[in-house]
Amino acid sequence: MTTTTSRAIRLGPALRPTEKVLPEHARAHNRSLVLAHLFHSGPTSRADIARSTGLTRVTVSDLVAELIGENLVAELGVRAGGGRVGKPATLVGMQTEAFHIVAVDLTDDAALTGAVMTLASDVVARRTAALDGRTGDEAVAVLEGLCRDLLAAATQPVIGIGIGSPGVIDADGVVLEAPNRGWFGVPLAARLQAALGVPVHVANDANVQALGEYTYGGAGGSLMVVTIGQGVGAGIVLDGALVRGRHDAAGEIGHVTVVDERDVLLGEPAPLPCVCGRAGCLETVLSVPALRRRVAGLSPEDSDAQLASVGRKLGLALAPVVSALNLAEVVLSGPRELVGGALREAALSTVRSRTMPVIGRDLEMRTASIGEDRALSGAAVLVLSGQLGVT
Amino acid sequence: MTTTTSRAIRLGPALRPTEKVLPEHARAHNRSLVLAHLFHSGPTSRADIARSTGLTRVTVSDLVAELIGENLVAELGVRAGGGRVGKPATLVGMQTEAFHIVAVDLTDDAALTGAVMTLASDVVARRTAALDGRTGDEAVAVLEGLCRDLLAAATQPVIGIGIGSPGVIDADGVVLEAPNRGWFGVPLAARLQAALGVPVHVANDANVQALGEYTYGGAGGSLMVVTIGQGVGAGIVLDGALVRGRHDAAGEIGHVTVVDERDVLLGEPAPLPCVCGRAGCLETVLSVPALRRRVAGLSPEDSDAQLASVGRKLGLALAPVVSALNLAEVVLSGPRELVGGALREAALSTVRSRTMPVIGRDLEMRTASIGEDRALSGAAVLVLSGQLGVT
DNA sequence: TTTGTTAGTAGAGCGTCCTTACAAATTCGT
DNA sequence: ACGAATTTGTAAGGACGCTCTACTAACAAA
Repeated sequence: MTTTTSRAIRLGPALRPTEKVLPEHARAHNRSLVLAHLFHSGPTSRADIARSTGLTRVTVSDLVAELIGENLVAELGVRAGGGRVGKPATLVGMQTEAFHIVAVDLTDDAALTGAVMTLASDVVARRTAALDGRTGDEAVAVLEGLCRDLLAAATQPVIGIGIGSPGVIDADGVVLEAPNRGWFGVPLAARLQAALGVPVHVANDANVQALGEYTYGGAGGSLMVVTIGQGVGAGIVLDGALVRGRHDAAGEIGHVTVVDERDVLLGEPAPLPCVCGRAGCLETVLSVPALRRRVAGLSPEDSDAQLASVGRKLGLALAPVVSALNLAEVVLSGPRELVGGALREAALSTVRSRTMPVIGRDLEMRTASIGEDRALSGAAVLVLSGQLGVT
Repeated sequence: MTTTTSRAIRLGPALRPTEKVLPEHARAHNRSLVLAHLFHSGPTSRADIARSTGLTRVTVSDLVAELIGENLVAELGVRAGGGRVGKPATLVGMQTEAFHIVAVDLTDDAALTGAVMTLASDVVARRTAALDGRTGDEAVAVLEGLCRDLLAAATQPVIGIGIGSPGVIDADGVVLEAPNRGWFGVPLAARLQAALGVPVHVANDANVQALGEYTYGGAGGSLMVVTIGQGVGAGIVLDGALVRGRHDAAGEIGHVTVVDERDVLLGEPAPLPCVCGRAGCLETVLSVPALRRRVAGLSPEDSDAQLASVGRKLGLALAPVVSALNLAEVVLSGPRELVGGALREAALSTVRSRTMPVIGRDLEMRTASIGEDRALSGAAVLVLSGQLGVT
């Protein structure tokens, strides 16, 4: 493995709003602006970048030269297709193949999955590691081993490692609590970074997915991802920024009560006990195990009716959130055969019927199947964002 | 290298995260940092500011000199109370009396209320203007007249006008829709600014109150204000930033359904028709008129029971929002005799019983009575934030 | 060939902050 | 009492970043 780069890449505007801003921060910001433009718009000319960012051509040339010097950007020859007056533009584009990112998804209780990806989130190699019930420091060791595997599998310099993990995780990558992994107050990012010598970024798995959807999903800057797996979680991006919440516990929507005694009085199923110690939580009806139990052995019609019933519960919980935040989009992330059909439709129509037309009308609700590379792409975005400032 | 996730740089007023950053923006940001420190911490020395902001003493001296030149800051003599080694510090403090802010609250359907305030939000003069049912351009004219009155009443230079208005309002102060005032797509801020020659900032009244609570309420950076008046609205501040939502309609929580047919089946009151055309909205039970009707002529005990019943409805709607955002604080803004007692307690206990302990335990729910100067203070914060970058 | 337009670069200039150095004023140690 | 240490605030010089102006290069249209 070569070193990541000769110079430490640290463009990410990792600045708290109450921190001072120096000229070099401004430059880093503008550099990220240029890179983000190339990332999203593909190869363009320096002049195009200047028009798009508002910077002068001179400054853009300077920034692009810097980026070329670090091999993040390359000249791609002269733009074809004449017909335009003036000197033809020299195209410059991001070198998405010149660096690699290591992305790891810890969502699954049984096995850690990871991949080596290009800067465009194309998978170059995959590795997995079985947890075999290990928790605490042993689980960290398994994770570190997987990361070493992946680093060894990378054929280009690795700019960083992105990890999506269940649990409550703060902005510095400290896992405050992840009961399923036995992690409480584990400075995961710092430990792995010290051990591996590569920048490491860790965030909640649902938050990571929300970042991925924000970057690759195409919708506006206000979205919520509901992850439906062993448990139920959520990640929220508002105005382009991840919501963290007071104690970094934003998105913990799995344990909102959606079934109570009133349901019993109306002849519906009673609230089920939840791992959190209470009963009737969203997770007791919406988690994948709960859904599978509910539809096991039923005919398609009955199954759909059951899924729709769960969808209505979800809609009940989502309606106030969608209203209060004026969300543009809710993404359901889970097995498509469970969440893609009647469940999604019932949830959407419930939200629409329980909110103002102006709120519900424009709301999109779509599915993103877990198990594909959405989670890994999100982890890659974590690195892109943290190391290069690209979102 | 630390591993924080990306966070948008906020360089003072009117800078979107995707815009270029020039050295002068950096300076404006640092200037605001100095001013904000003086605003929140009171008079201190230049060296203290340097330690607190991370800037050097040299730079702080320069910035302070600039602020003194604009009369926003003044030297206040040498710090008393010895006991500390070294040269005694010269205190500098914000000149809160040297400028005035005009704040206007349009929440009330009958009359506009406004005040001239110092930079510390102390009221210097008050004025009101009756609407007498006027809407549209005539209502704008009444508002403009009130602003002129207030400008004339100011005895110091006015740095700006802050207006909190019902309705959906975008970041540029365009009232997209305010049915009660008959405003649809009215560029209120721009029109008043052109007519009055003073910077004008307009925002939704609930959002304005949320800003005020964020600045003066003392709690953390994640709070929600629920305004309970003619209608029901909400404003949300997350990580120190106002949530706007996809179409600037964030906070429109008044028209979430909280009463439906199920309640009828359980022998509870049927959903009431709502002005929005649907039925059972939160506003149909929580608005001040609805509350007054509900408790009219009842004994204190019966009244409390009714208020608690409404509080539970509110709690039902708030629980998912509090969970999803990990809010630190919910502020109920309305007549204290209605929302301060049983209603608040029922809402809080409902939220607690329907969310994870870690979410509900630390949640604060308090009241802020409308009709006092909270709304006006919020409008003043709008100006402080917009003109001076102080929040 | 001339004119006009667009792309990209060079040099000078201005703004911003930092580092280093220094003067002033006070307390502490002996 | 008196120097040493400490703290505050300022001044000079330098590094960095962006812009403005001016220039060359390359093309289309007249």
